[in-house]
Amino acid sequence: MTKILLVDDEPQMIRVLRINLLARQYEVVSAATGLSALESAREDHPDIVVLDLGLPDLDGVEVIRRLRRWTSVPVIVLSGRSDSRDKVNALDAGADDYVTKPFSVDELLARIRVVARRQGPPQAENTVKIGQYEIDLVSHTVTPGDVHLTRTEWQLLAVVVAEPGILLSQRYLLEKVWGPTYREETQNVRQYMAQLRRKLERDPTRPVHLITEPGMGYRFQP
Amino acid sequence: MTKILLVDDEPQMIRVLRINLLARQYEVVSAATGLSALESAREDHPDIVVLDLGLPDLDGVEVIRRLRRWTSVPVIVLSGRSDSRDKVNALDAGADDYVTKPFSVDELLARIRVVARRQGPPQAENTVKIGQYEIDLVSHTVTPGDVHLTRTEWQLLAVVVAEPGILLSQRYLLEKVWGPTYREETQNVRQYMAQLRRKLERDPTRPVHLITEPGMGYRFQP
DNA sequence: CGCACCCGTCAAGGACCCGTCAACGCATCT
DNA sequence: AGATGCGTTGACGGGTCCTTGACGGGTGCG
Repeated sequence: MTKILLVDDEPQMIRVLRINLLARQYEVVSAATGLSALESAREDHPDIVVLDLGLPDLDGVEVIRRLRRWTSVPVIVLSGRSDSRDKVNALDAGADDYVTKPFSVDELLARIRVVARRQGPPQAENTVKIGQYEIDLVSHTVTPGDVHLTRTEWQLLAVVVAEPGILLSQRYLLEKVWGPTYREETQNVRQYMAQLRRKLERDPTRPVHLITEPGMGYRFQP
Repeated sequence: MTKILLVDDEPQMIRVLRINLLARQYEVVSAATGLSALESAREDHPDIVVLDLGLPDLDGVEVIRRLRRWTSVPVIVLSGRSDSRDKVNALDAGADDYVTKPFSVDELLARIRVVARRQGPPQAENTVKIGQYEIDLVSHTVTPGDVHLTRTEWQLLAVVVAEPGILLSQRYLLEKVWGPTYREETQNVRQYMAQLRRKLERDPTRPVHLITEPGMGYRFQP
């Protein structure tokens, strides 16, 4: 779930945006001052920051600069000032987008979707999707949980999905999973690739994600 | 150097933007219609696309959709329409930013810097371009992926494109791909060169990139 | 004008690679 | 001790891809 940090000193603006975001399944935290915004960014680890530039304590651009010292979290700026110099200052300070008030909530939501889309689905680093299954490589769980993968199957799967789309030779897979001494035992790869397909592919005879490149190796297609 | 594709049907707009971008060390290509924009995106591989929505042939949003079928190149939309529904449509279709005309050139440049900054320094690619196809020799992938190359085809292609523009004798190719014992089997080269042409060249009977030098050998023309 | 040479194309045989099934050894648990 | 699950190894059938041969057209040269 994507977590959004709202920063604005007007409670009403926070309220409106919070309601709209919650309705769209975002998680929301908020701050009313620049300093509390920086603190919240450190502690809550938001995926996106929506920042009003008119804050009582710190200049909005200064907030962006301090954020950028340690994080690259996307920042969407809200501002009543439409002068191009203000926009350029904020964008060059590290903001990812600049929306002038008054603005349409739909537009802001669309721009939030843009940065969310760019980051990929949340926590995508650890999970991978094969057909109907969602596979978490760190907790070693498959949902729905009607399949069970053995240790070797997990290892092979982890190596394969680590580099999606690119070709992996059998020797590479053998070295990564079984160790350098097994470089010629290609049957192991065939055996376990077939098992992974039987367990994960919808039609194991016509694999869509675990693809064989004859004479070259295997490829994981997300 | 960051390459930018400008898409607008007004020559004057192209001119102004081109001058400003060139002055800031960007590389610039341009297109006046949606179809030519799509073609340029395929062939020139821009790092950023600046797209006016009011094109004579295709709807601008449709251009974004077609781009998104095969590339995630950042798209900054220019449009005279400021209605939030238009913005939402374009952004949800895959645009990364939406700037309404009239706009400040400084602002557009700042927004270009934002997406350029996000992409980081332009990455060195070990890919080669043949016609509409982009070929990655290390991951063994072709984009768009509607062609499939076999092992020998990959090997021959790798040897050929390794030395672009210079003449390669059949004996050289045979020794590199098939090994020193096959030095006289020139039919292999003919066979596979023809297959590569059939799969990669737009008109296999009139090859543009995989060129035959009668009596001497073959030459790869980028 | 005719021939020789080279290249592109098609077809067919065969080799190779991959997927599958089965058996065996080994460890763990009951 | 028996049972179960997993890893490993061998053998076999089928399909893909490589190889090889033959043929026709184009070009250059005599």
